[in-house]
Amino acid sequence: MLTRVEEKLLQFITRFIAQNGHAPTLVEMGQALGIRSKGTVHRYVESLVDKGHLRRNGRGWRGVRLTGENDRRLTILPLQGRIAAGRPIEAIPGQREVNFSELLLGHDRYVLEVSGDSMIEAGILDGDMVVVRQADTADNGDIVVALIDNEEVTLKRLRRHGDRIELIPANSTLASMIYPADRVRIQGIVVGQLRLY
Amino acid sequence: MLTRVEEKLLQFITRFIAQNGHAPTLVEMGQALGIRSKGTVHRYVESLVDKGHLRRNGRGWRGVRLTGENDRRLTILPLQGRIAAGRPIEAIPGQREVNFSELLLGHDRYVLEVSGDSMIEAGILDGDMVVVRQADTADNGDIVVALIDNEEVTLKRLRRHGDRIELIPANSTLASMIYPADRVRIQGIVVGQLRLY
DNA sequence: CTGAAAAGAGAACTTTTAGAGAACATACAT
DNA sequence: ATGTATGTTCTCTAAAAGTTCTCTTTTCAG
Repeated sequence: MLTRVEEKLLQFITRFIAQNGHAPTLVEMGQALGIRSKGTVHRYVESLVDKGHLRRNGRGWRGVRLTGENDRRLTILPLQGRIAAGRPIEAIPGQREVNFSELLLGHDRYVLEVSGDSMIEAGILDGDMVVVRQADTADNGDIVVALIDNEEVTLKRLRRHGDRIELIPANSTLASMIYPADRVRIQGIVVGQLRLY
Repeated sequence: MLTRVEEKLLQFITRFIAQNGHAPTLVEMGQALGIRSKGTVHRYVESLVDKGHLRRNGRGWRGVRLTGENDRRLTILPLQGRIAAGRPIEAIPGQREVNFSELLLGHDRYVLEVSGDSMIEAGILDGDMVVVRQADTADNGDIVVALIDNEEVTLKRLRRHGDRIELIPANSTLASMIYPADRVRIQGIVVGQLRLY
């Protein structure tokens, strides 16, 4: 169980190592946390080592490593930075976090595995999973799970034209389908997409 | 059997942990319930522990956890079925589940936001997030975070040619880059990709 | 109505977390 | 080898959080 400052420090060290290939010094950690005392920072590092989140790498400078047995926060991942071709990882100010539980784990969410290439140009590939929020209405532009004629279910982008509904694939080799509104029932809105390698 | 206030408190704690990743303090609980006395709140927490709905996690601050069933639900999403254009949702036999904590939330995982289109044909778009597992080696075909000349960081697919390393973008308008192995350091392997709408 | 259970206030106390900084030890560059 | 940056070990202080009490009020079944 980490305290707030320990958590912040561990995140900082993780990001620092990802960016620079080696650990920060105590003073650098202190600057990142707004602590002026090396001794205090040292106590936090010791605590993280004790708790198994860090490992000593000899006793030289910058001598800590990230290590194995770790029970990181259950549902929150640190958003460490932005990566672009040809640039160093850009730290994101304000320590943003990705909270899976809030975004994906509501009671009305479920996951579907996508089969087929009809949404490939929206970056949804065959085999990906989409997180769907149960809903019976949607806005223009939403990617929806739609039931057509109580028979077929499909994943498409939605556009309304008066009393007609256009279901637009994201694949230039496929054509849109247009139906009267009463033949289409919205079953859910895609709120996330997930792929595992 | 829980009293009314105990019920409200348990709901609050569950929601709080889902949102914040850690338990609230007594004062925070009190604010949520409209109770000004820490002592009173403490009595309810004790009662919930006694009745088995909460568990103590050491004796530090924010040191309570949910017990078994409540806890596990937070990181597991039901995988409902497979969706394909023109077919009903196909139920998947055996009620598969997607366990986020296992796949994405290891200690050595972190998230980067992707900027740029260099991996667009692999379904990784500008603004997506990738989950990276810290690693210093990778296999052919892995998508890696690579540090070049200790300066540039880039996200590319890896291929080794003897002592040379080819970094292949997934964008037909961009060319591969080939470097001697000693100029490239692998920083991590992409193990997942995530997009939020 | 009456008594027990539930609910709340708050005082007094202990423990944990947090930060500062001094003093000293060790590692690194030159 | 030597100076400086860095790491280690302390002590002191304080704020925040948890714990243990006692007291009062409210609710509700019998």
